[in-house]
Amino acid sequence: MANSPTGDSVLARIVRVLDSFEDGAPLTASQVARRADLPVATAHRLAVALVSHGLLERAPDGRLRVGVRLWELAARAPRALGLREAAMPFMEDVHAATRQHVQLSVLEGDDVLFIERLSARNAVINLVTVGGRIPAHASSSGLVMLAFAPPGRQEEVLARPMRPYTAATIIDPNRLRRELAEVRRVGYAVTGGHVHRDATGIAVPVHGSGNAVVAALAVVVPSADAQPRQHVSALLAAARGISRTLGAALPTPSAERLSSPHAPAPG
Amino acid sequence: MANSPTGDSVLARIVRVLDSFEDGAPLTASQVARRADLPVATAHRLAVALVSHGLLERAPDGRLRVGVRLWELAARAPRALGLREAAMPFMEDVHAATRQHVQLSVLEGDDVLFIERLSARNAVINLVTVGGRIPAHASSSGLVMLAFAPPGRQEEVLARPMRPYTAATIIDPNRLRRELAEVRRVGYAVTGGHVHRDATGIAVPVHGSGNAVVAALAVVVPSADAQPRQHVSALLAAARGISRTLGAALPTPSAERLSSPHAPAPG
DNA sequence: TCCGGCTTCCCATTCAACGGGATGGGCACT
DNA sequence: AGTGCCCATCCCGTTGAATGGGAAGCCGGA
Repeated sequence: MANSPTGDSVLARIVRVLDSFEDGAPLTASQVARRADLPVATAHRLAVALVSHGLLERAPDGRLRVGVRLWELAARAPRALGLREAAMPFMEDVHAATRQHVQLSVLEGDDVLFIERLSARNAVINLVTVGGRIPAHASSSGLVMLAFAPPGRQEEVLARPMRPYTAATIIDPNRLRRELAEVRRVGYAVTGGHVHRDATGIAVPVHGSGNAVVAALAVVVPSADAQPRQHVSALLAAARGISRTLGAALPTPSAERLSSPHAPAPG
Repeated sequence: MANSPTGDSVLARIVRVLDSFEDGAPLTASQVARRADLPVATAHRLAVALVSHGLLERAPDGRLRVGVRLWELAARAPRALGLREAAMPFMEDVHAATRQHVQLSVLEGDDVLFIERLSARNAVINLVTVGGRIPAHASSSGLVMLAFAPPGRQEEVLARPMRPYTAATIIDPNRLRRELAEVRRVGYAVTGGHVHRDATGIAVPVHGSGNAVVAALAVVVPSADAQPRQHVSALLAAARGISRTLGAALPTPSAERLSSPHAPAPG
């Protein structure tokens, strides 16, 4: 054995190490070794290297945890903090108007990845955390993004087995296909109790500079709420604002003639 | 030459590559090569590897950008998103009460790293972005964290040359030392025009589970504001709430007896 | 005292990483 | 349509950075 008999690259191992901090709790080097399936010596050496670059940190008790430096590097992800930056003011508007959980998410793999959340102190149970995932088929945000995704992408998700969270979760490909068509028709998605029986999600699409749907904006209300659709207009207004900020050409009569500094390619 | 004649590790190069996305804008592989000071072939190979792990992504035009997967991994940083999660509700309180920029930051190296910001739409110019840095000596948040940092840490910062942003920026070690003593005495920091002449920062410390100061909470108001100190009480209340959430033993008569599920080590 | 689990260092082995160079594509001038 | 420039991408011989078993040392509990 030598330079990795298992055949994985340094990079793959680094990702595995970082990935072993699933819950954000500090770990010892040996714990990391076990979780990342690495020899102790290797895990230790990698950990020391990662600490020296700040991607990991030593907690006061000497254990390892994810470092802020990593977060700082990741803060430049256009689809994460960049998107968030554009969306925050509008999310605050929705939050003020509805006093419910407001969530911003993107599609990552087969899952919805939550980028930002404004939570209502005394609203429904909280289902997701920032940085957390939920399978796309189960959440309103996921349905919206799938509905407006390229057909190929949709079929990828439909082809895989879908995990039910509650009795209401859609797990049948054909039902989901019909649901997506309906979402495309009305322009938003409502999922009552698909993730948790007491929570209903309402989501609308957010468009990026190429006019493709790049994110979803959603509110989560108690399933007891008689009129979940009352929030749609606030969501649509906010999503429109975000899309405009992102440089989307909105479906307005007269086209805009912006002198965009980049993107020399034709529209 | 072979396995890196320059003698830098794969990890160091990966960090340099990620670091080259300073402004979040997409880059071509060649641009990355230049910024990270790597041969084109190497930069290209690394980029492909990083993309395969999702740490980088391809923008629609094929250029590279930081991927959400990296952000997801970094979201587990206790001092970043963990802290933010605890702080957000209280930050919203301060935001509602003051209608000014509210900022949460940690000390990282000699700089203040901003973890979260709630911005006031029509308030003062915005000085920092989430994920952005400002030297500790220049900002109110930095002064607070330095004031309550171990003396060794303080001297490290004091020993280095300090960049002035405005005429008001403190760059004299002795003046800064006196300022820090004052901050310790009153329990908060006010810096009028130290970063930008039109902005005044007011910051208070946030305590972590070991009771050490782990973060700063601040508001930024127009320098024209006659009573910047009026915000101190709201800040202190919020900081106290955050500290409690983080598990700090607050200076209250009776100690708390929580049955914490983790941390088997003695309190 | 012994035991289990931890961190940390050592060092011979070897394959993953390296990068110069070649190829080909796209775009903007001319 | 020719020229120049910059780009992405692949090839492939070379080699030293990365590797991991082993061992030593540290702590805390039984």
